[in-house]
Amino acid sequence: MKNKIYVHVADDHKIVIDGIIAVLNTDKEIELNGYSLNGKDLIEWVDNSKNKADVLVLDITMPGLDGIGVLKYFKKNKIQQKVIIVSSYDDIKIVQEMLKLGCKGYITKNNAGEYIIDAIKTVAKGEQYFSPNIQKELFKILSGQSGLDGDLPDKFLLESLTGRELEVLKLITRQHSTQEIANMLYVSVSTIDTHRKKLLRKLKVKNSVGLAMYAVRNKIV
Amino acid sequence: MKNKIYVHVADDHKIVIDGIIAVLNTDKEIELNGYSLNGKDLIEWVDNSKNKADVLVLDITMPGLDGIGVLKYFKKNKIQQKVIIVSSYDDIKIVQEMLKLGCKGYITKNNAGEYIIDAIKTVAKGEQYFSPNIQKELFKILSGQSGLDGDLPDKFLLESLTGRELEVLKLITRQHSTQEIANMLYVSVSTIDTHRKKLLRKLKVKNSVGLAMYAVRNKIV
DNA sequence: TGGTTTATCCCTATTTATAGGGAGGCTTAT
DNA sequence: ATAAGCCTCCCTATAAATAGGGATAAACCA
Repeated sequence: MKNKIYVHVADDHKIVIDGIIAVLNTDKEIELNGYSLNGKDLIEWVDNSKNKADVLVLDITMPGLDGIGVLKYFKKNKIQQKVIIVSSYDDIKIVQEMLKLGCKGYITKNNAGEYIIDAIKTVAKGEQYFSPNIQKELFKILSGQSGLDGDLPDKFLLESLTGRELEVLKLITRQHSTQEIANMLYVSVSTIDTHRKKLLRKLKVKNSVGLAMYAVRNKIV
Repeated sequence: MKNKIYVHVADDHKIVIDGIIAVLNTDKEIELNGYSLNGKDLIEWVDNSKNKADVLVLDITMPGLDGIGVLKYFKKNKIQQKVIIVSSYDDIKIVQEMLKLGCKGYITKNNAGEYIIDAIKTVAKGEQYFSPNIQKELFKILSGQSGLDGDLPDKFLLESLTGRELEVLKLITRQHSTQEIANMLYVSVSTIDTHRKKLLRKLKVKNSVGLAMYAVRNKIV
């Protein structure tokens, strides 16, 4: 008799959790070990030593602390948890970001029901899992390159923005002017102006609207 | 023996539909009569005379034709269908808008599982149904405790944009300057300036970045 | 160690965007 | 017919963004 695989689910919509529970109940090997409705509750649950899950299934978008925040928390506190992201985003760049943050599997919501059991079992064995539509995208990028075990090649990552540039970009998307940003960061207007210029060049966009569009498409905001 | 209540569900996330199905299967009186993944499919299903549902359960946010569009279509074509909205919005003003569009019930996603069966049975009898948290808000209004003075969320501001404004907004998000847009539309810069000013006021944003963010969030682009 | 990146700041200059106002012609609905 | 909404255009101003250039100190990496 195989051991059970204990699973904990986090999503802010109870009905989604209901759906996942319904699917997981069809498999005897998998045992649901509770659920959380937001990232904060999930972390509290994980931090409680008497709770234990082999695999965490979690949504990216949740009020308060979201999936990204949870993964960052795990990374920062060196908590080893196998995490599968279930998200409505099918953007490969987001998958990349999640992988960098240490998630072990990624499936899209539109076909979560079909693949979630496979995903859980695969990840529980220590391997990575991606739903077929995501795999297809990954293979496109990785064509000819090494398998799925390592990190993604640097050349395919977004052109890297410096920490300060990212900070300024975020403030721009929040509709702050250069003057305001300078005040917020306690530097001169010239400095923010320079950051803005470098952002425009690096991201190859025409104006601040282009910066905002880039940020939103790449889920920087 | 009571007659069965036939139900059709529409939501762009299959996992949500799975959840609803799981809940509905626990009741013998209710029979699921198919589901749709978007508004367009739903309308096609409804228009097909051999299909029949007593109650439609649908999400507000769906790609392409959303729940609002479906209700408008029903109203315009004088199609009598009992519709229950399942939404993540718990804003009373949205409920109000949906009621005006002719929906018969409204429940929030976070507790849809608990109340959906009640909702379906109530609506099938020709009555209205609201989940308790919504009822509470409705009561507040009826008793004059809460004004409807706040602002409607983004989605509903959209209704108030004119065709020309929407056109200009799209061009702004494509990083065009006022001068360029004027050339494209064969009008003077002053005109586009006016449109831009009205957009800033109507959407209550600070600058063009705000316009772009609004457009992206509301899937105008 | 030397080379690179990052973050900071300044200069000059032009173009664009924002903010307020008014106003005429046109269609649509009451 | 009157009102309301929409699209168009203009005026005056100021604020902000864009586009070059260069420069320095600190941190980081090989």
